Amino acid sequence: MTEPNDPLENDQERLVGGEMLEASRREKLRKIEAMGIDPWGSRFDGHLSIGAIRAKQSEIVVEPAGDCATGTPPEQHGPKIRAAGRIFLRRKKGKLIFMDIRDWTGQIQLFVGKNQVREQDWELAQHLDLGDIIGVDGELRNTRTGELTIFVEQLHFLCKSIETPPAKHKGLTDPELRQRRRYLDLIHTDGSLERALKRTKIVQSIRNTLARQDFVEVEGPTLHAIAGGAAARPFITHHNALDIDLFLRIALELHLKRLLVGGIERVYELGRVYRNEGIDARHNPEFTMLEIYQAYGNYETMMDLTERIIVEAIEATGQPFKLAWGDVEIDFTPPFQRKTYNELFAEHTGVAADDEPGIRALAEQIGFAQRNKHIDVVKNELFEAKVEDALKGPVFVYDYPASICPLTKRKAGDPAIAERFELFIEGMELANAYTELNNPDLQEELFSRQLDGLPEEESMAKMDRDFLRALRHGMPPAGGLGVGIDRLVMLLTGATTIREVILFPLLRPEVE
RNA sequence: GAGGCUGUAGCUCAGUCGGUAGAGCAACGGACUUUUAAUCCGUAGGUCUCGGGUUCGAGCCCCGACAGCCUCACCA
Repeated sequence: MTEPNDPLENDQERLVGGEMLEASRREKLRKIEAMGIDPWGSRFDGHLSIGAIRAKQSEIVVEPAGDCATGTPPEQHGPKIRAAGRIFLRRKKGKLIFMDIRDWTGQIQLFVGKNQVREQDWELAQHLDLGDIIGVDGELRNTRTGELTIFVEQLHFLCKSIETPPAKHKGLTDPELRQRRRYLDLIHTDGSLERALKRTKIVQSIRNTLARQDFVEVEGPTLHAIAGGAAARPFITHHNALDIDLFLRIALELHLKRLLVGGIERVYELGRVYRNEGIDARHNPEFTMLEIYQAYGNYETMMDLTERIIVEAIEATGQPFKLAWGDVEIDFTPPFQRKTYNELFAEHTGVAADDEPGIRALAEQIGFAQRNKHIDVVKNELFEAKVEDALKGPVFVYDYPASICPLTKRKAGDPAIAERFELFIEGMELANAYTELNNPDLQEELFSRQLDGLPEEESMAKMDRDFLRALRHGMPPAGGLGVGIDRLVMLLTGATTIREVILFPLLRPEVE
């Protein structure tokens, strides 16, 4: 004889671990079906978000009477409401069941009493598991202990969960599992869902900021015949019908500039780029880049815009300007500091920016191989080693040595200086901007120079002849800006790794 | 690419000197009509990541592989 209540005994073969947990849930699914209820639910209209329901607490009316003698609590009348959510906690207490359900606005307690609901609902309640999604109709009141609670009058089954959820309070802690099973992470890790939603708010705010300044959003191609616009190794793919190899884009730049030529005077794209490089706390092979071009602007125009984008994003997410990040505090109160490259170089190395012997001596002392390197290259290596990490910021570093910025317009009256800035925060490069080079002959010369002697995949910029043709038709003088959106979101959400702000970061495939 | 750390039940974690596998949550059975990490009694659940080796004996020691994390390197 089999024990009908024990799913274990129904199968000949022995169930192990998770199989047993799943069998128990499938058994309940079967029982729900047997009650004539669809275990996968259907349209459910008219419910309020749990956040909105919690806001109705003030509508609960408490009768003044009560009975002090018998300890009977004062009678309450609350609004009748309908809610829906996933069962997150469940406490059975005899003929009572307390449950906490969650939606994306919050969590609230349910009270289900055997004598307070229909017989069928009580039976249904016996077949509920953690993780199931239900809807309820009921009255919003407080329990004796003051917990805001929906006293359920009618239950609606909306979706069965076949898998066991993680431990109810610790949730998922293994970073690998949190990334692979982001859906569980969003449900069970405090702050995970909030961070994901905050990211969309930040992105929305950026679009609003740009729209207010008459910028137009476009969508450039992600499949490129020539992967240009940045120095990075591309992913290679193949188009079958055309029988050509294509590259996933590594930057947005060259097509946006073509649009500048085409007369879209304020243009931007906020989209994914792909770089076939290493993975670490600040790099994911696909990441989100914002590139903005403004005709008749220059790098100073872009500096103001950068600051505005960030400040408005902070305001849009309802945050103060002083934000915790890891164990430091970053002060985004505008205006951000603005310092020249040379100024910072001298400040952090103790060597004047034009003191060539001093710079070479310092490089020697640190042990940098100099060989025949140009003084600006040596200087920049020192800058990256000594200055960048020390830049807590936010600080705009501007006026770079021209020789290390070949694709940037020179400063009027000082050809040794390139009109470029980078925004640094906590040693991290957050934005990079130029007064764009629009001289087609110079651009072609620089392309060629960079290609010489470099393996193609390492070349800084690939010769894009159509882009040069576009420049020859005339690109208005312009400011151009690139912002790493993932890094910005990291800073504005307190995340110290890029994988916390990318919902599905690249991982090696799960082994079966 | 180099080094370090980690991998034990569905989840979170213990596991001593090398002696044959433990807890909490989740699950199953039972008690309980205002609980809230509910509580109490009972039951079941294991390819100790994988493959070798040493040993009478390996979760533990050695070698290798796989995966993740950290540091460094690389990185418009």
